[in-house]
Order: sequence, then C-alpha cells, then structure tokens
Amino acid sequence: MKDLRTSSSFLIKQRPFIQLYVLKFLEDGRPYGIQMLEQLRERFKKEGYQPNHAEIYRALHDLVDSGVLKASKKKLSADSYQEITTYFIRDVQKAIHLKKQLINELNRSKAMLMKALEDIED
Amino acid sequence: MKDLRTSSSFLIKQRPFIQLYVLKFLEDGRPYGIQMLEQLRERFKKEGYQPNHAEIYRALHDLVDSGVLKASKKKLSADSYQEITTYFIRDVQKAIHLKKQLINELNRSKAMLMKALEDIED
DNA sequence: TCATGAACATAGTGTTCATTA
DNA sequence: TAATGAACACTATGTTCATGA
Repeated sequence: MKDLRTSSSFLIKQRPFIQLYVLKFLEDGRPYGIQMLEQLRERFKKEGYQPNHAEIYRALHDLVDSGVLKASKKKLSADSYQEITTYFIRDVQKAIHLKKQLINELNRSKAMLMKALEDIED
Repeated sequence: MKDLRTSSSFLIKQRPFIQLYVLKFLEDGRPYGIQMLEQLRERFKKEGYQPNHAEIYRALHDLVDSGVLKASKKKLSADSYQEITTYFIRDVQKAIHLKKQLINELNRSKAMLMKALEDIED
C-alpha cells in the first residue's frame, strides 16, 4: 500500500491535480479512464492543457495502489466486446482526507501565483 | 544561444518562475545569486516554498545562455576577498518579451487553478 | 479497433561534491 | 568560509510500443 505524494515544495504537480479531478468525477458518474481524459482536455482546452492518456492511468493506478479506489472491469455495453475499467471509492475516510490535502495544495499554489503576479505587475 | 523554455502544457515550471523574479530583482537593485535566493525563500516562507541554490544558479545561467543577461564578477566589498557574480540586462527587447511571456504563463496557470477550485469546491 | 497499460526516453529539480579567492 | 557552479541522482511526465477482447 503505497503512500501518495500530495505535497511538494513548488506548485502542485500534474498527478495530484488529476487525482483531485478523478475524485470529483467519481462523485458525479462513473466515467472510465479515457472519458476522464476527454473531460479534462475539454475543460482546459482554452489554457492549452491537454494531458496524455498515460498520465491519467498513472493517476488512477496510484489511487488504487494507495487504497483509495478499487477498480472493476466491465463491458462497455451488453452487445460490445470492448472492456473498460471503472473505479469506486474503497476507503471513504482516505478519500476525504486526500481530497482535503489536495485542495490545500491547490490553494497554496494559487496563493503563490497571486503573490508573484502582485510582485511583478506593479 | 539557447532558447528558453517558457511554456509547458501544465502549470508554469519552477525555473521560469524564478527567472521572472530575477528580472524583477534586477529592476530594483543588483542582488547576487544567494541574495535572490534568500529573498525568494523569505517571500514564500508561508507557503513552504524554499528553493535551493542550484535552481537559482541554473535560472541565471539559462538567462545568460539565452542572451538576456550578462554576468560580471565583483568583489563583495573593497576589503573583502569574496567574489560575487552580478547580472545586467544585455538585451532589453528580449528581456521585455520574456517578461511578457512569463506573465502570460503565470496568468494561464492561475486560471487553471481557479477553474479547478471552482470545479471541486462546489 | 478502442481502452488499457507498460516500457522507454527526456525534462525538471533536489542533493551532494568541488572550486576559488 | 561564503558564493558559485558542476555532478549526480531521482522524480515527474511525455512518447511510443504492446495487449486483449
């Protein structure tokens, strides 16, 4: 059971950023990896942030390895041969704790950028 | 004359972030590497961002290699044996252009974090 | 063929070692 | 002995290859 790396010294990293979105996605529906990827790409199209599929899968696998999520394989539809992997919260406490940490990281990062913009733009 | 890497897909990287502060520092006074480091550490103490000296020097060297700055060695004080390296703008146009790019990167990064916080916190 | 996942390669950065006056 | 800079090592992430149904 590996620990997740949630905080670093500089800005929040891409992996935890994506993991926070994964937790959100799971509150809404049950998208699978590629769908999450597409939602992220669409959401940040304007900013030019287009994550690649490997990073999504690494984010998901880490969440499984750390005991937050569990994975289950399904057929995409009854008449389809295509298999997908969907995810569920395994440990609610861990998920809540993680989410809090990640939001802190987001806020910390935002604070740094705001400071920098204040410092520079005057 | 190497080009600087100013934009990436995800958030702004530490190196360009520091380089933007270097440009600002040079507008104010003529601090040398370690002084810049200390100013940065002090400024972001609250956020726990404590860059290390190697990263400052890499940022400075890159700015020299790309033709934005030039370096000059000096004695720290007349009666001191200690040498320091101070920096000057070599190419004003380049410096202005770079600063704009970096501010754009900051704003882009800020926009992404704001979006994420909106998405998550509701 | 699509979704998944692993392997491989590179970039970014932290840590440690070296130099010089 | 402080300031600088290089070397080294590890982490984060992008790109490419592989697999299964």
